[in-house]
Amino acid sequence: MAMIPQQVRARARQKRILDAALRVFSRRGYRDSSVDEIAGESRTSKGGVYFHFPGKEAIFLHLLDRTSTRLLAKIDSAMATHDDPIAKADAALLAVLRTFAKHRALARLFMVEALGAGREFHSRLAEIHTEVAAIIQHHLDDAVAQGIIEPLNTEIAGRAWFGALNEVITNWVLSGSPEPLEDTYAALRPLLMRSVGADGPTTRKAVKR
Amino acid sequence: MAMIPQQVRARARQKRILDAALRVFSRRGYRDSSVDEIAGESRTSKGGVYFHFPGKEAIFLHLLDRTSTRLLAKIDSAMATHDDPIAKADAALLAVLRTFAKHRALARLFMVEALGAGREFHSRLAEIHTEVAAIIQHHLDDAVAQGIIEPLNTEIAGRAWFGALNEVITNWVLSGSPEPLEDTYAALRPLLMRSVGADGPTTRKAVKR
DNA sequence: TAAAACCGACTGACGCGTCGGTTGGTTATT
DNA sequence: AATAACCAACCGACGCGTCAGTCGGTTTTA
Repeated sequence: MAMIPQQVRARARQKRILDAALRVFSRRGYRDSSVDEIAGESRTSKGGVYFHFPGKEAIFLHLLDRTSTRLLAKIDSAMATHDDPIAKADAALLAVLRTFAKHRALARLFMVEALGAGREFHSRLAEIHTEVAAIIQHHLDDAVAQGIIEPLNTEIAGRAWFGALNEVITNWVLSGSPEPLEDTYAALRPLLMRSVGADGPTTRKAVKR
Repeated sequence: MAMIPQQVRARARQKRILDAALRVFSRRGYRDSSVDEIAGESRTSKGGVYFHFPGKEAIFLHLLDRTSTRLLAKIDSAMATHDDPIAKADAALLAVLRTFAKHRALARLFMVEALGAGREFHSRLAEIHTEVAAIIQHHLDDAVAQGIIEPLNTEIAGRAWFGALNEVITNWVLSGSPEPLEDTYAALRPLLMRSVGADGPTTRKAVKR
């Protein structure tokens, strides 16, 4: 079923608004962003924005979901190219670092602004954190099942991995170091691997850029 | 030199305001807290609050510093009772978990609201994060120097440790699980230890090599 | 020409910080 | 000792800027 042109146009306008909102949110923070500014930045009007979205909050939530969906997809596809659980973890780690390194505004939205947007978003954010941690946990469980690593509390391990990554990225968002973000990979990888008792070789194969 | 009664009273009032502010901030979030509500909660008036503090922002910053100072002191004293770096780390980890477990409002302020309060606080918060991470790093460096663990990138390791802890605590703040928070200790300890190559037994006994 | 898309002036609520005024204890004066 | 002068501490009404959201009207598209 083909989309009628109107819808195409409307969809494009929606995207313009979302993209503009991302820029505004990530430079002003959620609370200090005004709908007027988003309207201006997307070369529309306040009324136009309110035609497409019920309000500021919905725009932010939409953006948050779009971002997390895309990130999860990217992680998925990065892992799909490997079989070995360790290689999968490796690929996912690198994919996350690279994605955020390339989209700092996204990183800021995801790691910083989402917390600052207010109580209403905390549960959604907690869900997302849990979701990502659960993915890690799931793969750790696989690795345990395959006998690659010893049994351990994979729930906490998943959370801890996520937290470690989160902190490194957040610090980069706030302070800009290290630049590039990917430089943390070399230190992070052995740390994470060892933490679950997977003593892979310290030097994995060369990282391509 | 004795303080004159008025000053004693004033000091007490200041503390009342700070304590009230902590409660209000931690249940409403920084942005949604009004100075009026803080005044009400501290059984003073808006004018009274503004007599003691230049503004809402200053109150929050004051609270943040008070909290971080106290936490660092607690960590310090917990570590001071041990010599062995591993035991020190152990004590510090437990001290942090216990402190936050006992003061959820404080944890919320520190981990959630501070990030969410706005751009103005990010640099201060980044400083605090870096400070804590640096302490961990410092002790890891010691452990390396003493030959207890192999050399590694201790800066990233410190950050990662902090991040792991941060995530687990933040999740507890937002979702309330696990209850009690200290339950994470058993899983977190071996994870962190292994991550830096300290092959501590799950149940502690002195291991020198 | 009907409906969808879009516009921007307007409104109402909200909250920070201000400011004129009050109070109760302390110090100076007689 | 009485009283006047003083002042830190405290109070709360209000001014004023700021926005999220609304609404009546206009343009574009089918």
